[in-house]
Amino acid sequence: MTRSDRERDPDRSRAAILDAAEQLFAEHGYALTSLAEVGLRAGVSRGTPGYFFGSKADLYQAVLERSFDEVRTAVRSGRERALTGDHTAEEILAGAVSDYFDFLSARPNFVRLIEREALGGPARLGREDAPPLSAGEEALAAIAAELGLDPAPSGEAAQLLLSIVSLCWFPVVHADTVARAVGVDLSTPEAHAARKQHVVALVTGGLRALSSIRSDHLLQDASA
Amino acid sequence: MTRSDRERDPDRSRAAILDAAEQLFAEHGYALTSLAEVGLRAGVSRGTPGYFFGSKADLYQAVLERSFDEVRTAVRSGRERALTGDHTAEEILAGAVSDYFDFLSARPNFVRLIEREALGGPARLGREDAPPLSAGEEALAAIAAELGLDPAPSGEAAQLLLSIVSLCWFPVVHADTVARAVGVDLSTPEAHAARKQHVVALVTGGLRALSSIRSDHLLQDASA
DNA sequence: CCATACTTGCTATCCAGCAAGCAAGCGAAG
DNA sequence: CTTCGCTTGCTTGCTGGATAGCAAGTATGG
Repeated sequence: MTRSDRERDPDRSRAAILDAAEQLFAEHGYALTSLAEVGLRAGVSRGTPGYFFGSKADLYQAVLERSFDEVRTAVRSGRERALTGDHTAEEILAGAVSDYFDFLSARPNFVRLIEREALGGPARLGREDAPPLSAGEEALAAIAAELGLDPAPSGEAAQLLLSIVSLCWFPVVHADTVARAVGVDLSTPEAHAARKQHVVALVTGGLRALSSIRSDHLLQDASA
Repeated sequence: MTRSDRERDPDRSRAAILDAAEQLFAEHGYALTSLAEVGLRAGVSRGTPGYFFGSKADLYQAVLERSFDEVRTAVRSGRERALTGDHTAEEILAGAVSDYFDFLSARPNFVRLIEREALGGPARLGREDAPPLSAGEEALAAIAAELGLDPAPSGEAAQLLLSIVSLCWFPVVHADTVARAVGVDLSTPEAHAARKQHVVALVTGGLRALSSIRSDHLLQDASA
């Protein structure tokens, strides 16, 4: 072993505290997580989280920022990967939806943190949501360009993107509540895959429907 | 006035406490809501919530149960209304989705309570979710019968129903976080209506896609 | 006058933040 | 090379504020 666990190592401690805090904030929420618990899980003492991060609120902020950074870089690399090779627009959409579904499923901590934030976190986040917001804008521009949809805010592309996010997001949070209540099992990998397949089918089908609706409108406009 | 506000009236007090608690639990969550706050908002003293409901946990439970009851009766009456008159399956589906979208939008407290519950409420709800679960089963049976889909758990009807719930649910929670991040405005009634229209179009379009996929499978099966 | 509807005082618990202390590396003076 | 002293990592004791729940008190109406 390169270093004993007993040695002093601030980087290691910071990372361990961030990991512990992310897990506990995601699991129990801000109010129900004590700094003592964070220290315990991180293998440091009661006071160390406060020592490194100043206050509980600052620690929470640091957790959020680290999550956002991870997500942003992941979204970037995923997008690059999606555009390699030549595929039809529908294939690209299907692949992106599938990837995003897996992406969120693999990051329940992130999803839960944002969820709690949406419900009104510690203090209402009035600050700029720059990191995730920019990721959203990137995704919006990409989907609009790729599918030939209106890229305006609240336009077709934004609506479709929000639908995709809704469909991929919801099962992560509600596997044991709503999904169970409406009779969808999500506990096994197979069930998970089946859900993903349904979502992809719904979105690609919906894209066709949007196109045809737009065609209808064009026809109506032409005939008027 | 039939009764002075100063008179003793346990029913009135109980209802006021439930209203106040529902609002505060939905807004700030269980942990950040104190019984003193509930009493203050309900116009009673600090100790009255405890007097009527025993403990904070019991009060929370009572709030949830009242919400579930309301929702269940609302779902029943909405379903009856949907089946009056003769419409195509697609029209019925579109109407139901539209109604459900409005239904959830009009009940943010309910949505937020369930959301917090899904994130792991006060104590993990290991108890039976009988009320909402039965409402989900009713909806599942109805949608399967009406659209001629497979009513089995995790079958087509269940998947579609979960998608509908996802799409209608998400904007209520994430109007200021994710929706804003992907460029969808939901702040005005018009924007809200536009979102609803998109959801309805997506679901009805998705239904057609599901049908055609099933046809494909049938054709494949037949040709095999 | 008594049961019931409330209120108020009290206490035990929890926890965030601070402040003081201990210990481990580390560079420089001797 | 070694020891002295400073910086930094980390721990522990303490305090003040919040709050749930209980117990004792007060008031109101039948």
